[in-house]
Formats: sequence, structure tokens, C-alpha cells
Amino acid sequence: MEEKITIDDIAEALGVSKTTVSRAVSGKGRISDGTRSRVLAYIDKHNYRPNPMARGLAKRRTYNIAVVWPEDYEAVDLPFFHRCVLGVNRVVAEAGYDIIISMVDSENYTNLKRVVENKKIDGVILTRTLIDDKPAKYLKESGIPFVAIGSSDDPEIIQIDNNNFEACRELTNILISKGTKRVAIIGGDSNHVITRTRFRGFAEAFKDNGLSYDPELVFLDSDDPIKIMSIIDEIIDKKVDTVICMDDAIAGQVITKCRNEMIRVPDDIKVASFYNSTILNNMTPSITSLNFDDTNLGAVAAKTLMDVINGKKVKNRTESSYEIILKDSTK
Amino acid sequence: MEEKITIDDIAEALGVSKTTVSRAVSGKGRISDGTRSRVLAYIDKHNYRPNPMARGLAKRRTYNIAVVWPEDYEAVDLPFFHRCVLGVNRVVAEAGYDIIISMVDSENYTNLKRVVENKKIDGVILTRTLIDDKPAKYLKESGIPFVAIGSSDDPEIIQIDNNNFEACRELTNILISKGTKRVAIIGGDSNHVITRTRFRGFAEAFKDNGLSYDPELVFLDSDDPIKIMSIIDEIIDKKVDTVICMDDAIAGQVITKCRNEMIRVPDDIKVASFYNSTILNNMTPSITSLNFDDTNLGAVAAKTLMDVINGKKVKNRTESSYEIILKDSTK
DNA sequence: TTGTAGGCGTTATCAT
DNA sequence: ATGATAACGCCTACAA
Repeated sequence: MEEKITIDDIAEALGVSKTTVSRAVSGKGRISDGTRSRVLAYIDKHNYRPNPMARGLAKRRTYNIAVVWPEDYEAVDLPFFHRCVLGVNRVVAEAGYDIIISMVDSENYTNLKRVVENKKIDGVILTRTLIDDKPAKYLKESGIPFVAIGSSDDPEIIQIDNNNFEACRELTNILISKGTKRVAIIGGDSNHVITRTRFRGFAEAFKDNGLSYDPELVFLDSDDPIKIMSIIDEIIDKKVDTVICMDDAIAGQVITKCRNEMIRVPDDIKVASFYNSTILNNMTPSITSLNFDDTNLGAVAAKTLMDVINGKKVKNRTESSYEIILKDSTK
Repeated sequence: MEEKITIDDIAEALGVSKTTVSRAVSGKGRISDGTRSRVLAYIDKHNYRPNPMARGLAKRRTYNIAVVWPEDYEAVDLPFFHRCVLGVNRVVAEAGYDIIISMVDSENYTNLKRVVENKKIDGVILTRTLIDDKPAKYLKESGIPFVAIGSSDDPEIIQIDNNNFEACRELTNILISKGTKRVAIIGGDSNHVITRTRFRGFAEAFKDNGLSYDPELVFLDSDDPIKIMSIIDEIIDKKVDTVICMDDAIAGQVITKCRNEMIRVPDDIKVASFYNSTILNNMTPSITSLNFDDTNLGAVAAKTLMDVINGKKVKNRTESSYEIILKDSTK
């Protein structure tokens, strides 16, 4: 069970040099089929695994990447993160890599610095980027390979994102085409690139229709529940007929509030949200929303990072697709 | 910026041997204060960091631990996991360790096996244990240090857990003392140790009062929302006056359903839940629930694992405390 | 107190 | 096609 078998042991047992064994293992270099299979058979039988530290030392690689986990992720963000990491894991595992997590908040990224400076990783995946993102800036300066999930305002950063712009634009277009006139949008932190991108999509849809949106019906930086409550009051006052929510927690609150206030959805007001998440699973009415494939997003990010690490050229920006799921809330 | 400085460079620059430098860095071995501070000054100035792979090779340590992340964690579990990992991170970072995540589901733990067999980690933290848990069994056989967050049926496994038994017992006791007679309990997967432990606490509280619970009012394995709906119907039929929910998602559904059916909480039926989570933050009425310190749980688990790795003796079972937060739903 | 030399397990270089 | 040997960067008896 506990035999720590090394390349030397194999070499000795088989009467060959460790160079030969190494060749058989890596598949690189010329080696006869006979010896190769002999070595492989022995390896298989004795369940040999090359020591990653030794290999790392020799090849200057750790076979680990870091995935950055924002400490202040809220409940709504976690399922997204979970699915992303699932996708990342799937592809890096294939390449013999493992994932080190690095918890950071927007100001303090000591953890990230540690793993980078200590050379414990070969690359980094950022799972959220802010406007003027400090961790991103740091990584860029450090020269370590990294990619960002989500959009960045810095075009030099390699980014993989859901096509939030088109998604929000198309969603808004659909709602406008239903004949609604007063459309409100509620979103989170306007320092997040994602918030801005979605808002641009929202605005663009109005342009598409030769209209312009009402600035009074745009509510960004709406993170805390109490604030959202008052926004909803305001929306009702202003006779809004459609509200687009940038996350499902907001949408959930809107629905709940409407129910309490005896406002009918979708008859009095239509509601659309941005994720097709479990939070809204059992809502009545069912909520129209966008559906992104987060696992795929993670997988693509990971694949891209692997390419960067291996010195391949990659596209600077990749967008992942989406679906719009029309449900009762906008009927 | 990019100077890959090694212990040899320092030795040469300072005209000492690398042994001396090593001693200054590690703080071990006799060394004069003069040279030590000279070395340390140089290190500080040139921002030297020992290469962890080389150190790992020499000391047979990776300075990484694995935290196991169940792939099938649901939305309600993620905030718990997040807080746990936060706690783990805090203490392992202190010891120069990083966290590799290993995604497993109850049947397939290939990922975990990989990191263990490839010797990429020095220890493992399990964040959920099932009855007859396969990953736990595997780790035990592999001989690698590990601890489990949550309870296990195997007393040999080192476990760190919230005191779910006492918590559920005390909560039930309080509810019984309010004069309620027909108490129902709704819980998840009965293969999870946690579900059984809580149920034992529930049962014990009845014993404490010289009563016994009604088996017809015990609903375990209630994971999917549709099943829960019908359970709630049944509960109403059976004139239950109090319902204890083992997780907040269940509690949320109960409250919603009651509102829809015009059943008043707490007047017609009292509701208590198990976590003081954000899911229930904005519920009306506010929900009585237990409050566990998950971050501390993670921190204690990490501390314990560090001790095991360093060969210290540790307690086989540690329980973390809880609070009961009484709110409107059980008034 | 300080230094020398060998070892940790691989990969890479250069012979053979 | 195979092998000897030197890195890779750090730790640690053992010597001095």
C-alpha cells in the first residue's frame, strides 16, 4: 500500500537507466517499443506515480493553478462560482493540474500575492473583475499567465465572458417589442464591469428601436434589500410596466413585494431576471430569465489558461453564449 | 521584478555558505545574530522567497492541503462551504499552507484520489460525511492525515462538528415548553450523518419531557420541492402546531406555502429553522433559527489538521457551539 | 558558529 | 535506442 516507489527503483528492477524509464513515462524521446511496454507494465503493476514536486523542480512547473474566490461573494454568486469551478476542474484535471483557491477581496489580495510570489502556481483564473481591478493589475505586472472570467475594461487582459451585452440587449428588445413603454432596470454594484456591460446592452436595445430609456428608471448600486424595497416602491409610483433585474435575488424580492402589495405579475407589471437559478425555481409566476452555461464558461477559461501557460497564442476575448427563457412573468 | 533569486545567490553575494542562509531563513540551528540579520536584511531587500517545490522535495511536504467540495452541494450548502473555507484559509495561510480543492460526489472521488496518490497534498479536510462514506474510507486506508467537518459514524475518524445534537435538542425543548403538542420535523437525506444526528436531538428532547414524538410527523429525505409541498399539505391536514425545518430552503418553502394558503405564522403554526441564513433574511415573519459559526468550524478543523500533520496528538471529536435565535415565527 | 557534501525524484544534455 | 551526469533549489547530517 505505502510503497514510495521512485524512478530509480524501476530502473534498477528492470536493469535499465532512469533516463529510459523517464522516456517511457513521458512518451518523449526515442525508445524501443519493447522496453517501453516493459517499463509501462512494471509501472502499472506497481502503481508508480511520478513525484510532482521533483518534476516541478526540474521543469519549473507546479501543476497547480489558482482560482480566485472573492471573499465577499454573496449567496447568489456562489452557485455561479460553483459551476464555474466545476468546469475549470474538468479541463485542468485532464492536464494533470489541480486548483488552489485564493480568497481575495477587492482591496486585500494578500492571499493571491502569496501564491504568486511563492511560485505555488503556474497561472491564475480571476472569477470577477472590477473596474480598475487591483488583483488584475497586480497579476499583469507580475507577468504570471492569467485569464479573467467576466469582462475587464483593460483590453490587454485575456477575458472569457458570457455575452452579457447581447443578452441584455436581446432581452430588452423582446420586452420592448411586447409594447411596454416604461421599462426599469435594477442592478448591483456599478463598479462591477458586468453591471456596466449589461446596462450598455439595455441602452443599446432602446437605440435599436429608435427610443431612449428614462434615466429615472435606472437603479444601479442596489445591493442591500432595504434599498431594493424602496426602489420597488418608487417603481410602482412611477407606473413602470416592466422591470429587468440584474440578479435573481433582486427578482425574488420584486416578486415577493408585488405579491404583498397585491400587484399582479405580469398583468400590472412584467418582471425579467438574469439567471435561471434555483432561487427562482418555485416562484409563482415563473420568471423569464437568461440562462448562461457557467460550467462551460469555466471550462473555456481553463482551456485558455492552459494554452497561455503552454505558450500558445490565444484570443484576447472569448464570449460564451446564452439562452432567453420566456416564462409567465412577461406573458 | 522578475529576478528568480536562489539561496545560492544569496550565499555568494554575502560570502557565506548556503547552509548559513538556510539557517537564517528557517531560524533553526545555531547562527550568530550578526550574520543572521545580515542575511535577513539581504533577503528582505531582494524579496527572496524559498522555492516551495525544492523545499517540498527535500522535506517531503507539499505545503498544500485539500478541501473536499461535494459536487452536488446545493445552493443552501454553498454559503456554509464558503464560510468554512474562509476559516480554513485563515489558519492554514498562517502556517504557509495553501488549499487545493477537490471536487467529489459520493460515488466518484477520482479527483481526491488523484491529489492523494500524486502526493500533491499533506492532508485533507472533508466537508461532509455520509453514512458509510467512501471518500472517508479511502482516506483512512491511504493513511494520509485528514479530518472531517461534520459527524461520522466511525469514531476513529477525527471530526469537528457543530453540536447539532444539542442544538436540535434544545430547540425542540424550547418549542415543547411553549405548550405545543404536535411537532413535525422535516429534514433532508437520511444518509447524511447530520440528518440523523439532528433527528436524535429531536427525539431526545421528547424524552427529556417524558413524551414521545409521533413517527407520522417525521419527514426525512425531503429534498425536492414538490415532495416538500405535499408534506406541507399533510402537515396541515394533521393539525401540526409546530414544524422544525432542517434547512432554510425548506423553511422558506413552508413560509411561502403558508402565506399562499392563508395559514398564519405563528398563530396557526410555528416554524423554526436551522440556519440563520440570508435566504430567510427578509421573510415575514422573521424565522426562529439556530446560528452556527461556520467560519470558526473551518478554522478549528484546519488547526486540528495542521496538528495531525505535525504529529501532534489531537482529540478525536471536537464540537463547536451554537446560538438559538428566537424570532417572530415561534412567538 | 560556519561550511561541505549528499540527498530529495525528475528532466535535460550530451555521449555512446 | 540507451545511459551517465548534471541541473533544479533546498535541507541536513556531519565536519571543521
